[in-house]
Amino acid sequence: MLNRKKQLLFQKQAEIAKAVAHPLRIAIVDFLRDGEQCVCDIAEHVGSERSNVSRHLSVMVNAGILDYRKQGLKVIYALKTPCILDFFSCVVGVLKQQAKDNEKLLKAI
Amino acid sequence: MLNRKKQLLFQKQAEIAKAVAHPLRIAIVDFLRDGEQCVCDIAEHVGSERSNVSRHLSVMVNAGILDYRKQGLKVIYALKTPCILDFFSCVVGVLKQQAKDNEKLLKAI
DNA sequence: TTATTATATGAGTATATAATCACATAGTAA
DNA sequence: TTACTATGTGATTATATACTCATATAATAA
Repeated sequence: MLNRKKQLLFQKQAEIAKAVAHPLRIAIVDFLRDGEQCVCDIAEHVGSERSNVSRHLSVMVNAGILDYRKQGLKVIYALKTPCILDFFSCVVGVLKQQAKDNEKLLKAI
Repeated sequence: MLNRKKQLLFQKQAEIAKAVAHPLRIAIVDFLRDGEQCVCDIAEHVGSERSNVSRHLSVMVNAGILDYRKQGLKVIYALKTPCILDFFSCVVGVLKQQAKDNEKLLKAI
């Protein structure tokens, strides 16, 4: 059985994973790859309401993935832990594997 | 604005991220790190009902993270894409960063 | 001061997810 | 055949999440 310490670790890890487990949030992370951006520009880029984007941003800040700074009226968000991007390169690998599997399946029919 | 192709990619990536965004599922992935296991042993290890574990396993199979094979009465599950483990090493990095930040905050008080 | 703009948040609704229990299915053995 | 075991799934309930709209806050400019 799992000990308390491990359970707590898995809990924390799940929180961070959840924080990137949404298409809009992934789009935001992908956009911030090239540098920090304000909420208004992020909202325009991902094509969603600012209030909604604001909420998604705060989810990722709470998870420790993003950082922000205020500049006049604007709030500028940036990637805090770029290794998050490595995760997505793995995910792309999973998708490629799925494509291969589908191909095999089609050939077998 | 995002094009359709990117939107679809982010959608797929989110599905895979969601598939690991749960403490129990992370515990399962961590357990399978050392090799394939049947549902009954996984359930015992993570301390949850077999029916519940069975559902979590099928979530990960559907996402393309796990594979399974039948052996008599048992169904044996295994990691299909070990690079998923890299994600967690990044996540541990995020957690360490958070710990550092908290330390700073405490010192500043 | 008022007006404008960027951002954040409360409330409500809709949807998704997780856990449990009961039951179904399938393989094995007597 | 019946009995037993491992796994999967339908139905239910509880909880969490996402989105929208309206409103609040805060910085700036006139």
